[in-house]
Amino acid sequence: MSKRATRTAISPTRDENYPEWYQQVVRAADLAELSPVRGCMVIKPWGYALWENMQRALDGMFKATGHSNAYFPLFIPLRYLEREAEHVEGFAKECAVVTHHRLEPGAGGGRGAAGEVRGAGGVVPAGKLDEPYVVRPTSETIIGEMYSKWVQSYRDLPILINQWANVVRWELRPRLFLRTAEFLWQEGHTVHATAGEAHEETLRMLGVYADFAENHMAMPVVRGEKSAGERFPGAENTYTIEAMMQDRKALQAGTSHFLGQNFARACNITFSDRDGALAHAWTTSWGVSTRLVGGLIMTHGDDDGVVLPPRLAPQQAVILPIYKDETQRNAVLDFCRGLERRLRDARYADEPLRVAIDDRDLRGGEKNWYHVKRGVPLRIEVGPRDLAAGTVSVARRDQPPRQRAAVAHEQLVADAPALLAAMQDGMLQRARRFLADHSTRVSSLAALEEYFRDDASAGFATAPVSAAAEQDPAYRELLGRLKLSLRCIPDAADTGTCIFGGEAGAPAAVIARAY
RNA sequence: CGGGCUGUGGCGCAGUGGCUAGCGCGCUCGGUUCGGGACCGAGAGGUCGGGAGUUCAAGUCUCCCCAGCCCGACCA
Repeated sequence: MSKRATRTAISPTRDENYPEWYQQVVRAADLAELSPVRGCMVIKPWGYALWENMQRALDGMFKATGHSNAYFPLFIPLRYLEREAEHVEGFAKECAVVTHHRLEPGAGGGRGAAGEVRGAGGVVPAGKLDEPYVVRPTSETIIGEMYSKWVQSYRDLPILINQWANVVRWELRPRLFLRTAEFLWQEGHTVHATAGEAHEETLRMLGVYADFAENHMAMPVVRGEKSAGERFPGAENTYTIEAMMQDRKALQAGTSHFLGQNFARACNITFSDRDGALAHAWTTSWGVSTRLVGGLIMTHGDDDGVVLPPRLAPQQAVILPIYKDETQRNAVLDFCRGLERRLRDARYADEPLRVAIDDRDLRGGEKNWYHVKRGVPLRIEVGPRDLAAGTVSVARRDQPPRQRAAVAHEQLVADAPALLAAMQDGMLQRARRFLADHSTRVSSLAALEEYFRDDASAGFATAPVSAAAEQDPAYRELLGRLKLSLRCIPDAADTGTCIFGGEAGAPAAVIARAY
């Protein structure tokens, strides 16, 4: 394209066109692509490996907090969903519904009405179901149904179960990882004997999410409670972690819900307490999804592609052999294999280093950029000169792509874990600074409007907003016009005068544009 | 579900009704290069979204259909 010195691997750059940059990064890093099925994506090996690393870490944290995995059906009888009024209303507009269970030869004999070729035999749905099934948009009702059978005594409680699954929410505005009709997630569903215990669980899992986001993804988050208008359909309280992307928009990265007794009533989850009295149980649910992959990209990615935090990178280091002829190749590769072994014996974050040699028959430069775009933390070049000098040439993904340092190879092996740790920490610090630099407090409507007037600087604004404001037409008009939403209330005790209605004691809410 | 736009090799595009439909990237092969997103040469790959029509002649004009994209309401 243009001059070498200014050329970036991703075009356009973040500044030029952020949404397009995002799409190009996902493509360049080979994370995922859209499928022939509208609204659904194919997660490719590199993207899926990232998700697997997230899963592994989260799964360990769930187990460590006493949860077990189980699996519930993909199909939910329609009448289950109807049991909780707010719940069904909340999801009604985005449900895939299964109405038939068989295919039969169609009347057109292989051609549709418009003459289009149909599937192999020209088949049509048949065997209409008496009651349709909904493809789960979430599993509260089907899991609740089972819990109602499992729970009889206070001695059966708590139940602490998590499920790794796919869910479908019929979205027709796909954005890879951020919003697709089908996505992968985990959903925790717990049952407790008391409100206090359930509430404690809700906040505990919010804490797990925040911990994961910050310490594994290096993605700082704002924790808080959702306002009534943003609550999960059927929940008493919804808590969220909100992250700031590099376009300063908020991404809801995880939610944890205190469901009160709403679903226990809807699903008839009752138990005899210590006094022999029959009571409805208290439930929670909490989830994070493959959306986190999108959050990771938009938190750390740069104009050369993805930048992966070492703890989640499918490969933490890649060794790139450099040679001209067969003699050199043998010597260099031999050395690389030894280096690979020694690096794998090193440990970072309680795991062996994930190292690979890339010996594909590609041009060196092309190969190097391939790994830059995919975000591999360390690129280690090994050529004949290195062999002679006892060094390797090390490039860090958190530094400019052409910058590299000659390091004695024994020193690299010794320092690699610390190097990865420093990168992980540096990424978190940088992201924290970004969040802090683009957050502000405002105490008037005028100040709020002023803050969001310049799209290039606005981020998170915190302002007192009363519960009543969400019903206020002026509130709706302003937030609608500025495309803002209430992200969360970080601390209910932090209050002031509502910038909309002027009520005293209104909790401070984070207001931002959001994904 | 309302408004606007677009369908031409894998991707991105060009193509005043007229000869064998081109270009860039990518791909394959050969060579020259080699601490680097190389260069030269040769090659593979398209029933121009589908159907009907107008015409001596349609990628190009008309009609219908289909698909996708963008903008509005919802969303992990």
